[in-house]
Amino acid sequence: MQCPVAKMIDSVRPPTRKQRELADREKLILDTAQTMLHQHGYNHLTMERIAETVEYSKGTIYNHFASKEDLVCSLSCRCITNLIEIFERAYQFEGSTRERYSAIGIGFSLYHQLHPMDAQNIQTVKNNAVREKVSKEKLAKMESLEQKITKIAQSIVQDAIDCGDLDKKHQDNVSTIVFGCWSMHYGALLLDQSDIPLHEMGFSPVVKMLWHNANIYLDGYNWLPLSTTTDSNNLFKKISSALFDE
Amino acid sequence: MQCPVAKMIDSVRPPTRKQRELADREKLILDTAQTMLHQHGYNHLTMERIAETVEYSKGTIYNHFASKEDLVCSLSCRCITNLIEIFERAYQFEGSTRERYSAIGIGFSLYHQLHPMDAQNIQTVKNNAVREKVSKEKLAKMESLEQKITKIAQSIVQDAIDCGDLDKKHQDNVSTIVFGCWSMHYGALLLDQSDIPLHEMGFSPVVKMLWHNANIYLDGYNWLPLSTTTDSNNLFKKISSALFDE
DNA sequence: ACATTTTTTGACGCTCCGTCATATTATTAA
DNA sequence: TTAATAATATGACGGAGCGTCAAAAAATGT
Repeated sequence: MQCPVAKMIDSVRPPTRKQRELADREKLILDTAQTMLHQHGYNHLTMERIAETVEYSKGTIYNHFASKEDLVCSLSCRCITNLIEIFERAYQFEGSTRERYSAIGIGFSLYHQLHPMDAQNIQTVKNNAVREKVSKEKLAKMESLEQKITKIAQSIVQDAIDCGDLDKKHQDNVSTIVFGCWSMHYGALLLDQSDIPLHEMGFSPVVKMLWHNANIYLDGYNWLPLSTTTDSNNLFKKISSALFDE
Repeated sequence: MQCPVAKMIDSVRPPTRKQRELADREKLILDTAQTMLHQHGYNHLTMERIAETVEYSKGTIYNHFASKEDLVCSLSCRCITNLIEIFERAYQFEGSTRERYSAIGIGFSLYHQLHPMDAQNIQTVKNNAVREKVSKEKLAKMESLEQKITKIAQSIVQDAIDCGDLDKKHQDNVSTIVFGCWSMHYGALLLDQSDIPLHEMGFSPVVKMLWHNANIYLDGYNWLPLSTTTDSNNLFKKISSALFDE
């Protein structure tokens, strides 16, 4: 259930040569697994094939990861880490609190648009049958990343209340507001990437609907400035290029 | 990929004795699988164990279902059928369009609260790695159920526009509104049932947050009567007992 | 009663996971 | 430098479970 290498890597401060080697190999394994996952899908990803490709034995892979699911969960953690970076950029977006909060939604939405495989990954790990086989330690790690990402969103909402963009009466609803956007975006993402033929069912592109709905939702909270007094299309472009300029 | 029994059952009008027997057995298998799933989880559910429990051989099970995933997808279809029933009751709720639409959200939310295992099931089947192994026919069936359930929601939104509860300018957004609620509820449900310790992260109970957020969202669309002019707590109780009175 | 078709069965082949005794490499001690 | 010891890597192996298919059993027709 626990793997030997894990505690070697993230131990004390100055990483020894050994530690660097291990960390490098772990990265190699993850990169390889990710590529294989993208190319051939989850069902075709096997520990044997990973081992063969990285040219280490299966046992060595198992020194790094407690199970196949544990490995996939690590990939998921890397995705969340990427998202955190984007969220931090959104946090620092120069603009109103509402714009900064919108930036988070846009960042989330576009990230998954750009990396649909990562979205699948995250969804896979959300499944309890998969989670059961992930090591306690890795689950804890993922949880702490999720906490971190949640905090970023929450602090923008708090900023909005503090500066008056959002009415003080919502002080008790900070986490509810975060949850609302989170669930809306998360649900949309999952519906989008699970083969349901949304378009044939008469739905618009998901990114577009999400942007519209998120605006309506925040308008419902009367978070100023309202989308009705804003050039939303333009704002979307501005934010997305600020977040993904490279 | 296709299973022999499928086309025997849902063929022409008067079901022969044979057909009834097959249908009964299929129900037995599904009921058994569902119970086993509830009791011991997805990982412990095997075709062998199902076969043993229903006292038929594995081959016979495979005459009904193309794969384990196909069987689980059938379970998921039953859940959606249950949901459709609830949605239909919501559709017929005596009240304003907004109340009827709210009833759909509450129905969804409470159904999953009452049957958390069904929620897991549905999520399992949403996963692409699982979907890959479901027969084309069953996927089509599920899709048509999803279409049907979507239609119910859409027609209430349309009613609202027709009677003026919702501004005509949203005529083009009917499916976006449905998608908004759908994604919000679906996302909340998944976040809730995937072991994320929401409560420890400072979140309220999911049903409560959903009800609040759905109201805010619909207020954002200015769907009358607004939640600010309504006794929401009372409405919630009224709707939930109308939907789940038995 | 026998022939033919349909259905059921479970042994079998196969894939893949995770383990662990053994082999290999690295480190330390003398 | 070499021997002893510790750390690490290996891949053969056991086991679980999926899906198949030839043969057996049951149902149906003649």
